[in-house]
Amino acid sequence: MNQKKLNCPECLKKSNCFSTLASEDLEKVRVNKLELHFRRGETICKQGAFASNILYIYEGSVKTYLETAHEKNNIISILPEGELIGLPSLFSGRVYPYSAAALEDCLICAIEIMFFENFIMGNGVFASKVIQCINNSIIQNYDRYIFNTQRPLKGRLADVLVHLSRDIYKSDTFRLSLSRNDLAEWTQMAPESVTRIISKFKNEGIISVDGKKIRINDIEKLRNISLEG
Amino acid sequence: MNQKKLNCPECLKKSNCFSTLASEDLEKVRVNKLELHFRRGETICKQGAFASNILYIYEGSVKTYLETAHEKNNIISILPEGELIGLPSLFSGRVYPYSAAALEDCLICAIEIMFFENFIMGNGVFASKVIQCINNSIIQNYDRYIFNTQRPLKGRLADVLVHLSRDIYKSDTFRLSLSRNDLAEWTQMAPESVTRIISKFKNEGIISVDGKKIRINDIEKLRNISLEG
DNA sequence: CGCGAGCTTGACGTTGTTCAACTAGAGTGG
DNA sequence: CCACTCTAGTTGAACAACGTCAAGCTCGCG
Repeated sequence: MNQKKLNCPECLKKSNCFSTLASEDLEKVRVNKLELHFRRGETICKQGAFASNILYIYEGSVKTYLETAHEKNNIISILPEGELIGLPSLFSGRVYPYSAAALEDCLICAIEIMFFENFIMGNGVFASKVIQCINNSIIQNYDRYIFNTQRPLKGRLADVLVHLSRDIYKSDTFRLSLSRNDLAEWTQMAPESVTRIISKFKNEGIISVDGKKIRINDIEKLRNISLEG
Repeated sequence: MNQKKLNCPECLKKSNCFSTLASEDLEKVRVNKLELHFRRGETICKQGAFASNILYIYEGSVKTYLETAHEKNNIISILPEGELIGLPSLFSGRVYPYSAAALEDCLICAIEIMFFENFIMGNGVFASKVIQCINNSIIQNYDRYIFNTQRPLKGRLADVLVHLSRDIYKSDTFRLSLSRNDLAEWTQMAPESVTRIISKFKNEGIISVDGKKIRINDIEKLRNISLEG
């Protein structure tokens, strides 16, 4: 498991946090990390389990989600490579507040949370970067919250498609690794509604769908739908 | 304005963050803070404005809310005294991501954000406490998010009443400083729905209402409603 | 005493969920 | 190579929850 093939000081995929660390600090990360492979669909961390690690997405993309008592999950965010999982567990509850699962085969670096915390306390610049990461995610959460409580269904889905294209897959054509049900749990609607709205977008020529492949034809129209309703 | 009547080292209302600071550190806070009075309804900080201060609620309670393009606000949280406003602006966007307004007359200590940030970078334990504060609020946001997207209206309102009684007013009888509209913006429903559900609770004897005074008669029943539906 | 904001109540319309039937495609074993 | 099954996705119809609109009410305040 602990293969240490990845070399942190030379890692080009550094997250916001790590990008400001000096090489000798990154060397400390290197020897203190584990490299883990997850297959598509596998659980990376489990809500309620002891939060023993901060997890860095080296390769692949991940969904984080809340599990509710009512067997209906609630996707918080889709994270691309370079992002960290588990920051909300720092210095607080000893458990993960959400679960995370691999959307594709993933390569994850696991860093012991105690090590991470000591690093924060001993390195003010690093602390500031961690806080910056956390705060960025808070603001994204606010946005999602407003969308999923105040906008009609097609607006939510339009927004999610724009977000996937722009921030996650970084292309107007992509292989969607989320199921209809995932999209429903992300946008807080019934899976049937996802299907209906996607069909509608397709019929109107705004997107093209071929199996799992999606192509955004008219991103401006999608943006308008997400804002106007 | 800058009266410095309040003496930080002896302040008994210390928030989680400040409670672990040594007296000499708190003395630094004392000389670097402003004391501000706000009347009920006044805006304490404005979404989108330069985030020049972290605001500490010495007295009174506050609502923080998101302003959307659709003239319908969105209350994120109700904060009692001892809480901090503006933490999500640390080290990130230079603007406040939300607005805050006084629910009652308030006494607020304003601490320059640069000063606060320097303090974090130079004091690891303080940094850890700030992260703890931020993370606690994230987890509360998750809870509210689930309630306001997955639970039926009466469940949301029941939850909010329990929360007010237990965490904010700390009594089963309290003078509600939130309007029907505030409650609606907090629980993501129409103000008319708030009225209807409160009437229902009143008729069923779960709560008593006398003008602005509310008395929770059966908190267990409220808890059940918030969980079961 | 009269005004106005906030609150209440009822009737109605819409949005979105639920339920059920059906289809397509992927994996399995003979 | 072909049934066989299982899951994910699609589609339609019925229904419920909730928002909207409009009218009337209450109470604090000038």
